[in-house]
Amino acid sequence: MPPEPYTVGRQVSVRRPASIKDVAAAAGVSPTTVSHVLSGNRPVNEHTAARVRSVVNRLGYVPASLARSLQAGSTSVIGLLIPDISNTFFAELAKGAEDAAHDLGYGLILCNTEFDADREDRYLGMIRSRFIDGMVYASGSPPSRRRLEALMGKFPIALADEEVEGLQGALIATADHEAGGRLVGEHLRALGHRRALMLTGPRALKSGVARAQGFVRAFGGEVVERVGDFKESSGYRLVADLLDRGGLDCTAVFAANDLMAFGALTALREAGLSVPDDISVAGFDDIRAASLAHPPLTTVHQPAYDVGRTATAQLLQYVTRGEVPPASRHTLPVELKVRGSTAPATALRHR
Amino acid sequence: MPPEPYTVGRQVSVRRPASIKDVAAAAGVSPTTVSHVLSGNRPVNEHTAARVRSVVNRLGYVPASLARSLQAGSTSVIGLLIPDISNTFFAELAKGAEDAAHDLGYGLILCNTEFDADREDRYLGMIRSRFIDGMVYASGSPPSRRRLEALMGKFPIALADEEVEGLQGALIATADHEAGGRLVGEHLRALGHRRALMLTGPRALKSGVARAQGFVRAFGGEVVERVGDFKESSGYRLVADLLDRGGLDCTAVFAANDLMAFGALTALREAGLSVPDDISVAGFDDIRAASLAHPPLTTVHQPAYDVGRTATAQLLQYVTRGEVPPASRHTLPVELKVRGSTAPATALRHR
DNA sequence: ATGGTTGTGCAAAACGTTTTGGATGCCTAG
DNA sequence: CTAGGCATCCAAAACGTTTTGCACAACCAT
Repeated sequence: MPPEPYTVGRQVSVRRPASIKDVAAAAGVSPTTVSHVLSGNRPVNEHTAARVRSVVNRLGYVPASLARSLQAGSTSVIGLLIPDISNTFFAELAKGAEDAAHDLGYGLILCNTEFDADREDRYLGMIRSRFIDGMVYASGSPPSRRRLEALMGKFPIALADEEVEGLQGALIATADHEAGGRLVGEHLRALGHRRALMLTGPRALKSGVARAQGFVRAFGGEVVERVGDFKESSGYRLVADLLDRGGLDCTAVFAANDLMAFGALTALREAGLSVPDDISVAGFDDIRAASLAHPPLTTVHQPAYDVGRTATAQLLQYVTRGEVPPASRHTLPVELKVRGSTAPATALRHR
Repeated sequence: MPPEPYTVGRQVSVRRPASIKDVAAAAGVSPTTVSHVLSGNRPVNEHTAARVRSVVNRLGYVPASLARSLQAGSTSVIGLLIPDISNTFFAELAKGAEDAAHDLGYGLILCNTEFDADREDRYLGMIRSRFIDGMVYASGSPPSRRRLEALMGKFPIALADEEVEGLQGALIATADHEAGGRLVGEHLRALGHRRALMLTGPRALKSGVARAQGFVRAFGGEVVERVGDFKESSGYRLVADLLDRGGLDCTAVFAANDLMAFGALTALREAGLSVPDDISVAGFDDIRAASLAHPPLTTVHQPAYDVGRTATAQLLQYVTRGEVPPASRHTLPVELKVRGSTAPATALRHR
């Protein structure tokens, strides 16, 4: 078994990495013994073991994890599927997921989908081909729901942050979106607001729906709803459109996430309105920029890190035992952060 | 070969996934033929092929990527090692890396280290055990430099954003830190500033050093340097300490990254100083919060996405050919974003 | 008839581990 | 002397693919 030359840049230099057979041959033992020495799975004569270890060091032998995984039937890697890692909410969630995975010696494959269904499908394929032992699924694109459905129950999947509508029997970790909406509703109501504009996310995403429901119920007053897509641009567009058409007859805006709230802020500022003097604005998520914005944004703090960590830890609890997790729900508490963007309602000006 | 029962939650239900042998047996052909049908690697009689494909569908057969990788000698997965995914700079970088990897059909393992050397070592182990085909290394902890050194040249590694000091022969993609520092220096000088405080990062990180060098050279005036650690808290502490001791006799502060600039802003505000009226502040990175802060932060925009994307694309160019990349450097342009936190120098007040 | 080509499919090796059922020799208790 | 126990180690199977050399038949041109 002559070592094969590898190529570096253009020139040949590195050799085939040592295998367990090479170690066995050099130490004058069988591969079995080498394996036992390294794993401690069975006792080996200390003198022999020392010899093996010395050869291992000399050859720089590192077991090929691929072969190990093949034999073991699992890879100790899971996937994290999210729409956009540059969104700080998902970045925090990813951090929690990574921490939980690391704690149990698992690797985490980042599946950033940009809401692209094809991309999502390709990543879901990793679980079918058993390259990953499980998947933490954080609100992917609505169209690929059916694919997901086919997988759940057959493969270890946990839903984080977002419970996909119509999907049951799943392990779910999510923030208490409904309570968050309620907190904002109560807050604005207490400030004397009676007419509000609600910027929601896509109908298919239940988290946004829950936020809206909680808000409407607690607010009590009149609420105009406009459907956005959770992006800053849509918050801007929706508010700007209403302003153009003179249809913004309210004293408060509640955006279903901070990004849209920022868009709304920009549109309002451009229209010469002052926040919070003329109109109050509240968001949801408490991303880092929220407290640094001008004015600082009143928003609902979501435990993004905990959501990611909980979903992952729960999932792994079953994955490590080779089981598919049963249905269960973990609702994490949220917190209202009152900042400068909300104030008592002023007289309503028709415009 | 009786299918083994798997466990779901507590109850038994899912069966062992179909293998290529199962398909072969059910279709009355050899595994070889099934492989050829699926890969198109060799021609197969269309009638036979159709039969095989039908069995594949009926059994829901999906090739085990582990076995495939073992045979192929590569996994089509690379690692991305960064200190903190919740830092928007690295999140953007990660997005670029993920995009580049996805384009070539590669998966990306997120290695979030929190600057923890042990954690970093564990992740570097993935490359030794050949579970990943390469690694994009974005400024890990200085202490593990030596480990890295041992790996470079033997394994495909690309340095992103940060060129680790003393490490050569590497593939490097980085923003033009020196030029960024220069831009800030010129800007502040043009505004009439002559005495500045420079908040640097750890000495071991060359990017920070380059920023400082560029700044000092272009600024020309008197510069006091204080060493921080790129965290918001250190920016706060360094400035607060100077204020306490009455030693902040300058009209401008240049922080080597935005986070420290924010810390500085907070300290200055708490001391009753107005930015930019009393003192100007500039940062580096242009993270999202920079433009939303109050006042909006003058800073150097770093092409984080491009850095991640370039490093990854370059690395993969060699990885796909089974080669270790040669030394090369890709310097990406930066841009000065002048915002509200810098203004013409006012008379220096000793305090 | 002969030799060559083409089409089709299979057997076996290889990738690098871990696991399991012995085999071997030695010691000790009966 | 023998049966059992213990300490060591190994051979072989298994994990699930892809690759390669070959066999076999049918066809064509000479």
